[in-house]
This record gives sequence, structure tokens and C-alpha cells, in this order.
Amino acid sequence: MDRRIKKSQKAIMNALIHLMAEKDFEHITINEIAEHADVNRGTVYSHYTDKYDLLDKCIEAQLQQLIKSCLPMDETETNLSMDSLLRTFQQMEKDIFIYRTLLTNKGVPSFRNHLQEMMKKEIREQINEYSMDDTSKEIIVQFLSSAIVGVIEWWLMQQTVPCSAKKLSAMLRQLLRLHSEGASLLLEGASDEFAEDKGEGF
Amino acid sequence: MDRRIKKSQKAIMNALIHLMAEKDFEHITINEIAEHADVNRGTVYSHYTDKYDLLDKCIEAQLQQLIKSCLPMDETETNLSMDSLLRTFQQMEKDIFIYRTLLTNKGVPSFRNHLQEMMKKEIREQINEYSMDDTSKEIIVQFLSSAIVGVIEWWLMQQTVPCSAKKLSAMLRQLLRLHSEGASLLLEGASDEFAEDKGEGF
DNA sequence: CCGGTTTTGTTGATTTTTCAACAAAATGGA
DNA sequence: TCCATTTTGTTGAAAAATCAACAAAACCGG
Repeated sequence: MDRRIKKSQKAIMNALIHLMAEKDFEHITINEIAEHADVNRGTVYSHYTDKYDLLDKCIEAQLQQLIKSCLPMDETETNLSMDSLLRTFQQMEKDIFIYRTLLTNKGVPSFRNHLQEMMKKEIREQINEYSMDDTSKEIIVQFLSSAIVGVIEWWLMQQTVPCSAKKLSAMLRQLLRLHSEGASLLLEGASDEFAEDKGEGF
Repeated sequence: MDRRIKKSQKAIMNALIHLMAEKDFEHITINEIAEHADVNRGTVYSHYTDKYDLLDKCIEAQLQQLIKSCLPMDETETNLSMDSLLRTFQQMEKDIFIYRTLLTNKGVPSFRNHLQEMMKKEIREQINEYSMDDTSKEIIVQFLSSAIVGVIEWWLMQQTVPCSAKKLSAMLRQLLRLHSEGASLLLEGASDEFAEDKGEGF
């Protein structure tokens, strides 16, 4: 990609994020974005259809970065491993301003959703090693992904980062292990009990 | 000026300064500057003849900023007044990295000289209110400008700024007043004494 | 000293960005 | 509701930047 394009897109996306830290997305104009980015208004339009397209692409770019940071670096590493988690949180900490803004801005409910979807996908891959029915799996996936996103939100939204990315990933790693194993045992027990009840009920 | 030109020149000048913080000017290549600035090498050449031209223009730009910051804001304000000095030091503090680099890099003896020339000019305008011969005036100008530049160098080159720009300008202002008045009295006394000696000598 | 490599300075074709201008749509206040 | 102002989306011409390529000069190690 031509470096001019890269520079323009980066400037425009950064401008959007900074403006979103100050006002609602709906109240931001293309003019403001262009001025803030120090590019011509036409340049914004040559890269993005409108501000909604810009926002979508901005979110997408951030998510791609996150996905990239949490990819296993070799085949010995699993998803949601300690190293993978650490890289993800370090990436977030590095661009903390961006993530805070995307998570708080009223006009952007979807970033949180995207983040959770990303976590769900990772958890599903981890949880496939447990034998249980699909509904049970989805309950666990929902439970854990909500918990992770909740913790991430808490972590990012403090005035100062409450603990290091390293500590956070270590704690989350432990919590994930504990809760996924615990949940799977619990659900197996409930399933057996349900089967017995059904047998006796009829 | 077209904003593209402004952006390119700024990026190129900043790249030079950053590279100069790491290595001698003589060992810096145009290639490195272009890469650091994230512009095409041809762009560097379209704005500057060679790296020496770039350096000259870079120094000139910084000096212009300094001059601008120390200009009187209205006719009630004099040169080297408290406010004028303060604005100058605040400007330096704001771009402290640049000034440190320009003052320390082996390849740039001239920045310090430019700075001193600038101070000399200011002091000359202040000192014209004292009646004394030209040589005496120049001695005082040299004395005070060297002292000011010496203090500025000391102030900028510490690991952390040793005192606020406000405190520095207040102290310098007092020192300037004390030393210019004291020096003018001293030189008047020496002039009289010299005349007497000459009379008696012969 | 020689030769391989790096750097410089330049050229030309192409692309992206700039800017001004215009019409249409949206906004907000009276 | 009306109207003045602002914002949007677009167009076309010009300028600046990009890139690859080339030749010459400079550098540096054997």
C-alpha cells in the first residue's frame, strides 16, 4: 500500500478517535475530522463513504490488531494461553486511549459486542475438548466471554491501569481454567439429574 | 503554503533532529532521514538541496520560533522583559528535545552561536540607554550574552529541568539588571581612572 | 590500490492529495 | 413553517509525493 494512503487513513482514524473522546459520534462532522486529521475533506471521502463507514473500518482495524496480537506464535501455543493473553492486554494498554474511547462512546455500542464475539470464538476453541451438549457449551462460552469482557472494561476504564497486563492475564488465565472446568462438571451433574428425573417422572 | 509541503517539511526536520540525537550529523544519510520521516527520498530533495541545507533551514526555523516568542506583545513591553523572557523559555521547554540536540550535536557548533547572536541583539537594544563608549558596550553585551547562553545551556542540559521557566526568567531578569547597571558603573570608573593614569603617565 | 557496496542526485510516469466551487440536503432558530 | 447557515457529497484542475530506475560519486574492507 502506498505510504500516502497509509498516512492519510491513519491520520483520519486517529482524528475520529480523538474527537470521539470529546463528543458523541453523532455530533461529529466530516469537516471536523478532516481538520483534526490535517487533510482535505475530499481526502476523507476518497477513503471512506461517510462517517459510519469510517467508524466501521476504524473498529475493524482495531479488532484486527487485537486478533493479530492474540494469535498463537507457534503450534505449541494455544488460544487464550498466558502468552497470548498477555500480548492482547499489552496491545490494549499501548492504545489504551483508543480502547477507552471506543468502549465509552455512546454512539458505539458495537465495539463491545465485537470484542465479546472475538472472545467467544477463542473460548469455543478451548472448550471443544470437554464433551458436553451444545447448549451447555454455549452457556459456558457466554458466561466466560461476558466475564472476560467485563474485566477488560473494568481494567481499561480506571483512571490509571489498576494492575499490569501481566498480572491481569495471569489472573484471567487462572479464572478461566477454574471456571471452565468447574462449569463443565456442574453441567454434567445437572444433565444426569435431569435424565433421572425424567425417568422417574414418567 | 500547501499543507502537504508543511507536513513534509515538518516530518523531515523532525526526523533530522531525532537522528541527530542518536548520531553525529556527518554520519546521517539522506536515506535515513527519508525513512525516519516516512517520505520518499525524492521528497527530501524537492525541499532541500542536501543535508547541510536541511540543517541550516532547521536551525533557522527554530530560531525564528524563538525570536517570535520573545517579541514584545505590545509597545509597553521591552526586550528581555520578564514576560518576553518567560515566553522564550517556555518555548524552549516545549521543544526541549530539539534544543538539547541542537546544542549537543558535535556537527552543529553554529546553533549556540546563533543563539548568542540573538541574545546580543536583544541586549544591545536594552543597553543603549546607558551612555558609554562602544567598546564598553560591546564588552557588556558579550559578557551578558555569554552568561545568558551559558545559563540556558545548563538549564536545558540537565536530566530534568532544574527549575521552572518562570523561575529561570525571573532570576535572569534580576541578574541582567544587576550586572548591566553594575558593569556600566564599573566601566565609567575605569574610564576615568584610565584618563587620570594617562595624564600622570606622561 | 581495487572492487563491491552504499549513497547521492536526478528523471519521468503515475498516483494521491489539495483546493475551490457547486448543488443538494440537513440543521436550527425565529 | 420558513429561511439562513452549515454540512454533505461531488467534480475537475493543479500540485506534491510516490516509486523505480539510472549514473556518478563516495565509502570501506581486503
